[in-house]
Parts: sequence; structure tokens; C-alpha cells
Amino acid sequence: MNDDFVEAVLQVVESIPAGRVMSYGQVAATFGSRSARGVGWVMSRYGSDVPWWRVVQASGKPPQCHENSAREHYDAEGTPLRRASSPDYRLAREAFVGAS
DNA sequence: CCCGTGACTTTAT
DNA sequence: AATAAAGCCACGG
Repeated sequence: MNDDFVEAVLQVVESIPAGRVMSYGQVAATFGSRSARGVGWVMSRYGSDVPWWRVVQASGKPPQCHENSAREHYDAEGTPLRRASSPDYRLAREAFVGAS
């Protein structure tokens, strides 16, 4: 299967620093994709191995399906529910590529 | 090969 | 502001 896609998603999610959250579209764009659903799909399958709670919706709210579980993580990590300051995903992608 | 589904996003009405 | 529709990637039946 396309481990590339999965690997990319996991890579980005794992790269998210504590106290910072990224939206699905943000993450997707970060590794050069446009599919937030693809990211969500990967999370549902492989998200168990990554800090999925650092990945939130574009609205800055945690996953609608795991909000209560995510809250525990936020309380533990002290993650401030705050989406990327700028909705300019492309900039973030370049930033990640440059940092990589 | 076509259709439906999923932890989504964005634009339009 | 809220709702509707379309777009997007990958997978299973």
C-alpha cells in the first residue's frame, strides 16, 4: 500500500511540537497533499502511534469523534487549543520542507 | 472498474 | 452565522 502517504502523515504529526496544534489540511499540505480526509483516514488507522491530539480541525477544535479523549491529552500536555496562526498552508509546507 | 465511506476543508448560497 | 455542495486521498466491497 502507499506507505508513503501514511509515512508522510505520521512523520508530520510526530514532528508537531508539544503545545502546538495543526489542522488536518495543514498537515496534508505540509507533505504536499491536499487531502485532509487522507490524513484523517491515516489517523484512524495508524493514528494510534502518533500524537493525534495535536491534530485538530481547521476550526481549531479537536476531532469531533475523540474530543473527550483529546481533552485528557490537552490537560496532560497543556496543549492550548489553537490552530495555526495563518491559514496559509502552503507557507507551512515550505517551512516543513525547509526544516526537513 | 464503480460506489461508498472516513478522525476533513473550502467556497457558495 | 448556518447550511449545502463539491473537492480531496486512500481503501474495501
